[in-house]
Amino acid sequence: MDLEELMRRLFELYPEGYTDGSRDPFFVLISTVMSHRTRDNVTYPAAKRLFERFSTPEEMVEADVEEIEALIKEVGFYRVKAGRIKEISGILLKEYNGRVPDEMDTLLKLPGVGRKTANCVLAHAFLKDALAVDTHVHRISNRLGLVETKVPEKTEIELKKIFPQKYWKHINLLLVKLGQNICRPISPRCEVCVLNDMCPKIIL
DNA sequence: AAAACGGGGGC
DNA sequence: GCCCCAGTTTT
Repeated sequence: MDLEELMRRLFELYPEGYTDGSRDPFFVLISTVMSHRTRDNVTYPAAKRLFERFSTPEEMVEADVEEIEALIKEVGFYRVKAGRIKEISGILLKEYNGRVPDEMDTLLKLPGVGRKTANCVLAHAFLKDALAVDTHVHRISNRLGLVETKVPEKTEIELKKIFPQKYWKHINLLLVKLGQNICRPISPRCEVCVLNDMCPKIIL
């Protein structure tokens, strides 16, 4: 598999690069937590609406949790997430001087932040060489025959072995976009996929 | 390893 | 109406 060619085609397809929105670490963190098990076209408008009203940990801890719930009501698990947003904001203020940590081990201590979310923050907010594996990255990597495991953390390790490090931070968003539009979980649109000639699972 | 959390969008 | 979704936490 020519991974340089694979990345070249994805960058050509999605030239805006690795992030659509703000690189403010707090926005990246909160919007990523909001995105859990929720489609991007639902999550993103809700995150923008939330941040028009409250945009800092200080404002978030002062906010009425019911108002946060109302602002993000379309996303799944909105009650749990609203609580976590307040909880995370409080911890950031109390433990980290109001800043979002830029280390994996520290990010993982925040409630609702697992390896995927932490990697997204590291890659998209701090431009570090992190590789976030979500269901899209996992599914597409398997279809392309790049990995075989069903364990996301192993997928992360295997992808880091085969992709040049300079690409790691871009892989998540590029494959998420491909996964939403083309390489969908069900009925993938292989006939319009720029990778179809290098994919063992092509369906025409 | 598997279940629970959950409202909204696509079909 | 039914099925699935940018995961994480708990059992």
